Amino acid sequence: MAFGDIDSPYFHENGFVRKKCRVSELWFWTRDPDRTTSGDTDEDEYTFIGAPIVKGFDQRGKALKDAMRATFIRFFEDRSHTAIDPYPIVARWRDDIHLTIASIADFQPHVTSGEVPPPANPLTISQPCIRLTDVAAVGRSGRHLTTFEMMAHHCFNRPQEGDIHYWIDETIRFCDELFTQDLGIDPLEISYVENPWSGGGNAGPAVEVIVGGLELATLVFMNLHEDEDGDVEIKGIKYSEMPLQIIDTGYGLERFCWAAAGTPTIYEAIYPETVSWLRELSSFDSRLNSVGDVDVNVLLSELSRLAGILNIDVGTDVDRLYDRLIERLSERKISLNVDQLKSITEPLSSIYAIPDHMHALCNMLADGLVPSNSKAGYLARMIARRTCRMKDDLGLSIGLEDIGDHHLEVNMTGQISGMQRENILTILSLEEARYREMLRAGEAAVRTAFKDISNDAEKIPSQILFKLAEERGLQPEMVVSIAHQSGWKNVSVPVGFAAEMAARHAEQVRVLAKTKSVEGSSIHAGSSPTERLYYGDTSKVQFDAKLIECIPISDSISSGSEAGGVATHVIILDRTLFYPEGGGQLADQGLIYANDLSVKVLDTQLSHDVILHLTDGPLPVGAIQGELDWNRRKQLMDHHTAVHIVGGAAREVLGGHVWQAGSNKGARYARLDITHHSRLNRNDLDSIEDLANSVVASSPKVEKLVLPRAEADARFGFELYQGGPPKHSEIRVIKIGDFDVQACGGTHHDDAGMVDYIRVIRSTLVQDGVERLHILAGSAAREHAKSQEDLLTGAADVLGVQPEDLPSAVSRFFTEWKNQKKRIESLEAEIVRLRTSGGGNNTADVDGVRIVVMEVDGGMKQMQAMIKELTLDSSIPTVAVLGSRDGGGKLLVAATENTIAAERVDASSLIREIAPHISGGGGGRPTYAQAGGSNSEGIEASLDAARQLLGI
RNA sequence: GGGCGUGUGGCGCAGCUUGGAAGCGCGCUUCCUUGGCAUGGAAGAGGCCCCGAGUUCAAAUCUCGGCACGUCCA
Repeated sequence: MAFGDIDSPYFHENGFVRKKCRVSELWFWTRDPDRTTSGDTDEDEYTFIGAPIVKGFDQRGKALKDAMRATFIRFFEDRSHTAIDPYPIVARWRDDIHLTIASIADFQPHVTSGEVPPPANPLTISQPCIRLTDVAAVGRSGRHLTTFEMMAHHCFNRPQEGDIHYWIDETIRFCDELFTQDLGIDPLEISYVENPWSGGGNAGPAVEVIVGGLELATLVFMNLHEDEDGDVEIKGIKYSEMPLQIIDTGYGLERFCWAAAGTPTIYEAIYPETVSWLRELSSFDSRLNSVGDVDVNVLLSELSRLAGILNIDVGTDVDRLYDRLIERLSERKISLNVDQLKSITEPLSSIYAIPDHMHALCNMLADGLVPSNSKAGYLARMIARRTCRMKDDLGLSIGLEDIGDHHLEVNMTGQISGMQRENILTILSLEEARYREMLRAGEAAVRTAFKDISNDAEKIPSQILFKLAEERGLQPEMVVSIAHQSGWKNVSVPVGFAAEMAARHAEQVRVLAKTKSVEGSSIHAGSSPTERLYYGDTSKVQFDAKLIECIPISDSISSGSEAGGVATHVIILDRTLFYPEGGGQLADQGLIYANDLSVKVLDTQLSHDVILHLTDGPLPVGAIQGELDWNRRKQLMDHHTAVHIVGGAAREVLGGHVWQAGSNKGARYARLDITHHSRLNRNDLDSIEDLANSVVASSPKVEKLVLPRAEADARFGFELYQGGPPKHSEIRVIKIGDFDVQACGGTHHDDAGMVDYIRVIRSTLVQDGVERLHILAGSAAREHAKSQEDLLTGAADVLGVQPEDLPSAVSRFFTEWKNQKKRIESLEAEIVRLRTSGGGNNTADVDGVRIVVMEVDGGMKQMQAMIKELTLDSSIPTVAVLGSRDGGGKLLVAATENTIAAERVDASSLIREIAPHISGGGGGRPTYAQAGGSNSEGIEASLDAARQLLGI
């Protein structure tokens, strides 16, 4: 039997035949001897539209999903599977994906690698998932969703240990029984398509279960992993059997609902209330009637049947697709032209996609995701903006918040708390406001970008479209619609632009991948793991240990940000009290003694369970004594414990959407990044700070537990993983009274009261949706208070006021300074007026042109104000030459524009003639030129030269 | 984490390519027109051109660093 072939006794017992699909050439098992296609090809249309193939479900929408889910879970519970609760939709236990994309993702990487036992075995689950890869097809294809529930049963077998629950035959048996007995599916309609799966270093046989043209389930049997010495070869890569073999199934809840409802599209089956609500709000049905004599439901069904088997993808040639649809429709006696068809499908696809997008968005927000311009938050923002845009296209006057409100009411009843609801609606209205602002700013950007384009132009240069899309987030269609409203009536997107944009983007990704730097290699000691003493008695300062190895440092080791100097040696001990940099906590420093020798520990780092002490000198192998820099360690613990307390306080003050997005605990200060949708003001910070300090004052015990991962999850939930996903099967949990629980590997006080005092200095926005709290605790907080005091008294002394009067004094001084500056400018202009009005030796008249040559005081700014007075009045044609001794000498020449004065002289060449006298150079326009030099004594000579050249 | 972009009177923006007089629209003040208002007309006030270095005779403009904001990608 070749790899991927499936032969189950069950098939033979039940009269299946194995056939080869004439279209896809894949092997499949069926009870129908006449079948020639596998069921999942371009030629297999959906057979269940209008004729439900899953029997016994009269509900629609949420009720249908609930009933279907319950049926599935009960089926497997009855067959000795344990039902487990779904995981969050934001995959916080993983750092390789943002969102949960499949039920198996719940168990990666630690369960699937074999490190951690599964929560139950075998188990069944219905896991909400979000996949944004096909987001463009949602609403158009009739079947694509961004958010769906993957119902599944999973089984983890260890054949080498004789621990096997079941494998392929049993899995197929379950599936077929579920389909034919509990769901009432016609046995002749089911086909099992052999389609082996490989990827990510694993492979195994798999079957797709197709019913009525729709893929309802995928059953994957993962039993191989990549192995150079393996005995199985697939596509040129060698594999061998894994110790842990996993059954990974996926049953699409929404697809079952669709097959049970037989509605034109999947959206009517699962979001019927929202679809009809939006149809009404957008007057869709009256729009339909204007198209002509078309039966709505027949048209929708036909569209769905056709769209379902056409691949609508990003970059698909939409026009060709429409032509093909029209052709197929006319075969079925529905005749429409492209515009008529578009006028139906465009709004309809929005009506379908909105509830799907809103479901994804509400799920993300309910799970505490805050929209942002990067990371997972960006995905939420993208969905929110798509929804806003579709809402606008439909011409709906309601807000995103209203759609969200409706959605929570109809599709998520009883799933969220009142506070969550409030938070979600707040975020939705904030996101819509932000979207409006982007559009408003976009309008100005479009007008500016188009200013050199004539109003009757038809093509928009690609460069402009790229620029607007990349800098302003304006999609080409949006640019066109803004341009149409702003006076460029005929412009359109150039043909093939989408492809050009995709190519450009692919190129950027390629360049990016190329320039990614290679990780620097760390010292790889062959030593055994260092025993860690720092998790024991936290008041300990000294310890005895054995020095195992001392290595001189030749190449660079990246040192921590607070490392106390340049290290020359790495010392490895059998046990240590020195905490290595990790989990945002910086490294311990101190001394190591051996007899009368001692070296400074400048930094401590962890490398594969071995702790490296970076020192400023060597020590011999043998017994040593270590001593921590206790002030530093105490401060690090103050900060670390404080960060946990502030995190808990922020969650309590701001809401459950607050998650730690990163942290840093040094000796001088600590930072805590938290997710939040709005900027924090001083009042917010004060509330957090006050709560944190009241926790410190109550002096709760800090419990340090070490638990198996599954137990930790079960006891404390995913809120444990504020600091990111831990990488071990055993988890260290820090519990501060009943106030805060977190998985954490850092050093903490035994009593939170030891922190003494916490100060939240300020917050900065580190990325949209993430606020960075700057925190000081213990003596660092007191030092800070002192230095702030010094700053204030220092500044107050300068102005001669009390510190509390500083703000008003400063603003008074600033206002006065501005007023004085203005007054000086006008006085200087007045002086120039006075000196030039009465004739005198500064001015002369040469053939109707006033010539002014004079030395003045002040810098170039002031001189410009003066020369303005002289040359801006076109009723007195004037040529003016001003010189100042300021800053090495400055010269300014101007002639009144558009008068005979301007014709008489070229300011630029004149200034070049006279500038050498001050050892300088300059230039400018024919009517206005400036120069500067380095010899202010030459001003007199420069001005004399000017007089000579001007003939006075 | 990375790319690109932006920061200019109260608000919205141009100017930056190619360094050489700080601009526009709305708003504001005063005056004129009117019985009053809307409107129309005239005059005027209001700028640390985000901050800090550098290049230059000269920086809103060029370079580097910081801060703030936007957008896209992972």
